[in-house]
Amino acid sequence: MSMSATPTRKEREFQAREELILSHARRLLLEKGFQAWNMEQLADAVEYSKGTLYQHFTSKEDLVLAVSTDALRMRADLFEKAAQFKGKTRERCRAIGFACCEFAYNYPEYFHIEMMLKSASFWEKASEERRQAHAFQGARTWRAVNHIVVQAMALGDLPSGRFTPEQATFALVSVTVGSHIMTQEPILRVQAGITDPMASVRTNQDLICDGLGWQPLLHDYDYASTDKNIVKELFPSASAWLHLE
Amino acid sequence: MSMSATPTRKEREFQAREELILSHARRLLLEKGFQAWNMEQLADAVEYSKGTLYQHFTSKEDLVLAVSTDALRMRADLFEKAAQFKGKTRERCRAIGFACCEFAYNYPEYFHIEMMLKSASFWEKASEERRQAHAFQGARTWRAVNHIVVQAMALGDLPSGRFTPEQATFALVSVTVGSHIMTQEPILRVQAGITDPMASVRTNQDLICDGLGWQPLLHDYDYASTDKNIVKELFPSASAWLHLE
DNA sequence: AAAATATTTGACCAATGGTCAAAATGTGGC
DNA sequence: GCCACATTTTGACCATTGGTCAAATATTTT
Repeated sequence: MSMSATPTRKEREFQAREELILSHARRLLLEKGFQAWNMEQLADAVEYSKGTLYQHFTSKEDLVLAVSTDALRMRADLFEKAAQFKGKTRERCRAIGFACCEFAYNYPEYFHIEMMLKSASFWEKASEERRQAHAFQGARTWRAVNHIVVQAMALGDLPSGRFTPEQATFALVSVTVGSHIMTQEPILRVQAGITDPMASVRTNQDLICDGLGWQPLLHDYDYASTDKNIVKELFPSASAWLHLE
Repeated sequence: MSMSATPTRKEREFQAREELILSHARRLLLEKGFQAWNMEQLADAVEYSKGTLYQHFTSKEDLVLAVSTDALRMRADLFEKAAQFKGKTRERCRAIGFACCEFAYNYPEYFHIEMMLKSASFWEKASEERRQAHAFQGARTWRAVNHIVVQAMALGDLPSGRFTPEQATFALVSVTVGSHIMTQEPILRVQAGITDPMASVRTNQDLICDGLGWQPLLHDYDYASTDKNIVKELFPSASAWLHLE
C-alpha cells in the first residue's frame, strides 16, 4: 500500500472512478438541483452499484459537497488568475468580476448549491475531510479579493479610513453573490428589466467600488478598453456570455 | 356554504387551524430548517393527524411556501410602513434598510428559506394558489423600494441618467439579500471580522446608495440623527438588534 | 490451482412524504 | 331521542429513497 507520491494502479483506478462519479453528479446537480435525482440513478449512470458510490462518499450530501468544492476550486483558480492582471487595483478587481461571471456561466446552478450548503443539516452529514476541503477553497477565493483590496488601500487607490479591508471585501462578496442569485430569478429579471445578467452583476460590483471611493471612479475613467484587455488576456472564451456594446 | 364576507363557524375553525399549523411549521422551520423535521412530528405538535394537514396543504413544500409567504407579507408591511418616513428620499430608503433588519431579526432563517424556494422542485410541488400569493407579496416589497427610487430620481436626489430606477432597485435588493445571507455565515463572519451583522448589511446598502450618487452622500450628511428618528418613530423595539454607538 | 484478500453488488432496512378506506363526528328530520 | 345522511378525521398503508452489509465476484498471493 503506497502512501507515497507514486500511486499504485488500484489507487489510480479509484481516483479515476471518483472523478467519473463526480462528473455525473455534477451533471445531475446542474440539470436537476438536489432533490430530483437519487443515488440509484447516479449508480446506473456511472455503471456501478449504489454500494460502490458509498465507498467514495459517506452520504449524498458528502457527494454534493465534493462537487461544490470542485467548482469552488475552479472559481478560486479563475480568481487568482484574474488577480494577476496588470493594471490599476480597481482594474484588477474588475478582472475578478469577470472571472466570477466566467465561472457563473460554466456553473449556472452553483450559487443555488452554495446556498443549500449553508443549510445546517448538510454539513453534519458530510465528512470532516470534505468540509475542510471546502473551507480551504472558500478561503482562497476570499483571499484573492481581499489581497487586492489591501493593496488598493496601501497604494491609496481606496480610502482606508472609513472601512477596513475586510469590510470592503465583504461588501464586494455580498453584492456579487446576491446579484448572481437574483439575476437567476426569472420573476425578478422581468421586474428589473434585466436582459444581460452578467452585466447587471458587474454593474452592481461597480456601484460598491464607487461607493467605497475606489479610484478611478466609474465616470472618471473609461473602463471599456480595460474590459477588452481583460477579456483578451484572461477570458478569450467569454464571448459566450459577454455582450459588450 | 357561505362564499360571502361572513364566514360560517366551520370556516372560522378551518382558518384557525390553518394558522395553528402555520405557526408550528414556522417554529420548526426557524429551528431546524427544512429537512430536520417531518409531517408526522408537525401533526403531533398541532395535535391533529397527518391526513388533516394535507387538507390544508398539498405537500410539505406547499406548507413551507405558505410560511414563507406569511413572512414575506410581514416584510412588505414593514417596508411600506418604513416608506412613509418623513424625510429626504435617501432617508426613506434608509428606513427601509432598518425595516429589513427588523424583519431579519424576527425571521433569522427566512433568507435561507427564500433561497430554498428558488430551487426548481419546490415550485412545482406547491399549489398554484400559493405560488401566486408569494409572487404578490414579493411584488409588494419590490414596489416599496422601487417607488422611493423613482421619486428620488424625479426629485433629482438620485441621478437618472446612468441607471434606470429598476437597475437601482435591483442593486439595492441584491446587496441586501446577499449581505443578509453572508452575515449569517459563521466562517465569513470571522473572516470579515463582523461583530454586528445588521450594521454590516446597512453599510453595504449605503455603499450602493453612494455608488448610485444618491444625495446626500454618506460623508456629506450626518445620518446618526436620522437613524435615531427612524428607530424612535418606526421601530421602537429595534434595540434588540441595534447597536448604535 | 487453491487459499487468502479485496472489491462489488443488490437485496434489504428504516425513514418519510403522501393516500384513502374506514371510523368518528356532526347535522337535520322526525 | 334516534336514525339516516354528510362531513371530517384518522392512522394503517404505499412508494420512494438514502444507506447498509452479507454474499458473490474478482484479484492477488502462495
